[in-house]
Amino acid sequence: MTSIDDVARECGVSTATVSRALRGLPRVSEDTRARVLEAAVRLGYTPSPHAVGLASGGRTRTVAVVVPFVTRWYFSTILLGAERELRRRDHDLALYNLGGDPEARDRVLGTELLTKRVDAIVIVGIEPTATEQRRLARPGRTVVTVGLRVPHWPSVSIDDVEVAEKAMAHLVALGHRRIAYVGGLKDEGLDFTTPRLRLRGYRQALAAAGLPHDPTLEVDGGFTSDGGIESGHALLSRPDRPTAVFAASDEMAIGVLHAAKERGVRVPEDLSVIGIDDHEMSRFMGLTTLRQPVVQQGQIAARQALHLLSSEPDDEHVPEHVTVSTELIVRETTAPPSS
Amino acid sequence: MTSIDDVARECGVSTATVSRALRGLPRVSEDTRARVLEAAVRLGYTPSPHAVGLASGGRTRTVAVVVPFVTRWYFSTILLGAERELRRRDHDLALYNLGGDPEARDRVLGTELLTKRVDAIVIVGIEPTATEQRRLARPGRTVVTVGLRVPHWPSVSIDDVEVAEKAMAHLVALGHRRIAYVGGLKDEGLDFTTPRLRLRGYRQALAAAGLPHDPTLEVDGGFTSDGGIESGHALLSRPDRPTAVFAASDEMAIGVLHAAKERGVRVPEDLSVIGIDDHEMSRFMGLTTLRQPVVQQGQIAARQALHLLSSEPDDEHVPEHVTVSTELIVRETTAPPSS
DNA sequence: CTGAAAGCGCTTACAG
DNA sequence: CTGAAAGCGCTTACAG
Repeated sequence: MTSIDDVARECGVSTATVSRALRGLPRVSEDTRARVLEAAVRLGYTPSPHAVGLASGGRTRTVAVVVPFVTRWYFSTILLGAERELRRRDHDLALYNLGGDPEARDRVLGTELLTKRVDAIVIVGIEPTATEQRRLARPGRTVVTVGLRVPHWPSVSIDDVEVAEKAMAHLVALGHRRIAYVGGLKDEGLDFTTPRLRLRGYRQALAAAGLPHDPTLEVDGGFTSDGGIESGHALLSRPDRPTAVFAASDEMAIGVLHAAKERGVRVPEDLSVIGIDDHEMSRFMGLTTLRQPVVQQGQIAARQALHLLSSEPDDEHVPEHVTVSTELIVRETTAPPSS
Repeated sequence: MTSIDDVARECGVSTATVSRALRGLPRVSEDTRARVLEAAVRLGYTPSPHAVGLASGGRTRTVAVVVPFVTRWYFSTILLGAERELRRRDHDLALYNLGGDPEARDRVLGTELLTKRVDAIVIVGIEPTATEQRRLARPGRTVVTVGLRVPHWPSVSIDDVEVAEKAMAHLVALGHRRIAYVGGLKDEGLDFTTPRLRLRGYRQALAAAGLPHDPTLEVDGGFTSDGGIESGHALLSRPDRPTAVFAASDEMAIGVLHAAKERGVRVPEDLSVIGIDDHEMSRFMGLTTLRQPVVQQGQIAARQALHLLSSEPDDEHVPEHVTVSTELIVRETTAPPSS
């Protein structure tokens, strides 16, 4: 590997001068700068990130993004937005996928590891425990969350209670009175606030509409399509089955649609289904849903992290909670109840 | 940040001893090691990766994974497999998403940048040009490809010609004689070998079955669902429309199904459709497809990269091309032609 | 505008 | 078993 010394020798100048010339710093003659640049390119020189990091105060120029499940549409799309923004500002994105594994979680969030290998951490869709928060929040540590809020950290998310209320409002306006909720109640070893908030929105909407609350109509779909199928079957096999299902994610809603098809329950004639996300597959299923801007949330989170990194450590940074808005997309899976 | 000096001072030993104790090296008394360990934990000490990297020969313990489109199922699933394996061996995964942007491609593959920031590079689904190959292949550089082969680098992939032949064989065995191909012919500014090979498999299968080759039956679906919809409409609006469509990916196949539905073309009665991948959504669509093991391919690629890194530079490493096998999954979108 | 020198936080022979 | 010292490849005051 060619080092800064090689370039310096080649040009007959000191390493200090090479360093300045290459970084576009002032106090280098144009002539010298040109020669250095030329030699650097010719020799194929790139600074060693380790040396740069060590010499200039430890910045790694990499931001960790921690997600629970990379392959799910929401998370990979957040990644897309964050990566693009980070790359633009010449930072690397280090991917940490927890995969529902408590051990992985512990290794990532429960140690100091993360805090030295990266400059900042973006946590997506996982609620750190109090202990984890304390560990991550060391002074100078930059943490941003996506999809949920933690008091002292900046965040970006939708309003989970409101989005659920909007979905319910659509169903209620259509005339439905017996509406089931498919969400995620168990936490798979991770902690999510999202399911809790959406469930709350569901219940509040029920109350607001003067509809009775039947706890047996709240089922766990684990935020997966498979979970949606199971939930769908459980709900549709009941004698007093609901006329509509509100699923807290499109993936679960798609599962419910599948279960309905398997049982010969017609949608939307016999059953209305609504989801949340506007997953890329939703329009193929004709699914009515609440769209949320996901790429944008990833981008905003990256920007927040980068902003904190560039600001002075003792700037009084009021944590900024950004709430992006959702939009009802009516397609073919919702209609007035037939009975 | 607490440094190795703090720990050394705390224990009244030298930094060399702390270094040895913490890394489990021999020639440290058990008593000393215990004291050092305790102090390190108590002080919350973690080695600075920059210092470690600089002092011990530049290893960054991070592997770059370069993908063209993070959000597509195939790529995010490769990521899942690779991340898990890398994490297990205490490496970071740095994500590089090209996003169909030629500029991004140039920045990533066309410079030395990548080669110093990471120890190894895993390139997924993109064929580097000759120039890029030369630049990436500097001595000591470890590059592994997924989904395609490059002569001097290890790789893991399915047999793209064979998988296409298998899909076609299924259709031919069902009695279809007029079969269209929906693939990706234009390259979106990136280079993919996959579409080319699958197209070749399609043509070879046609020849093997003694079927005529009609070039107008080969259309470009761009490997997206939207492309699949367009292709579907184009194909189904013809007076001499095909009785079956072989799509080179499930995402495109799903698009074709959607187009058929929009036009009132019944599947499989009026049209058979087969894809490749076994995308997580495919079973909800009842799509017949050729399943490929994707998580496993990501894992193998990571393992190959790590293996090369740990072996001696002048080991004569014959590049190992791993081919994983595919499996026909028959569901409800394929049947004998009705006419 | 340019260079000599110290320092970033570790690891690694080399002595002892 | 342990320590003093050099060195990894840069950046950064400080002189000049």
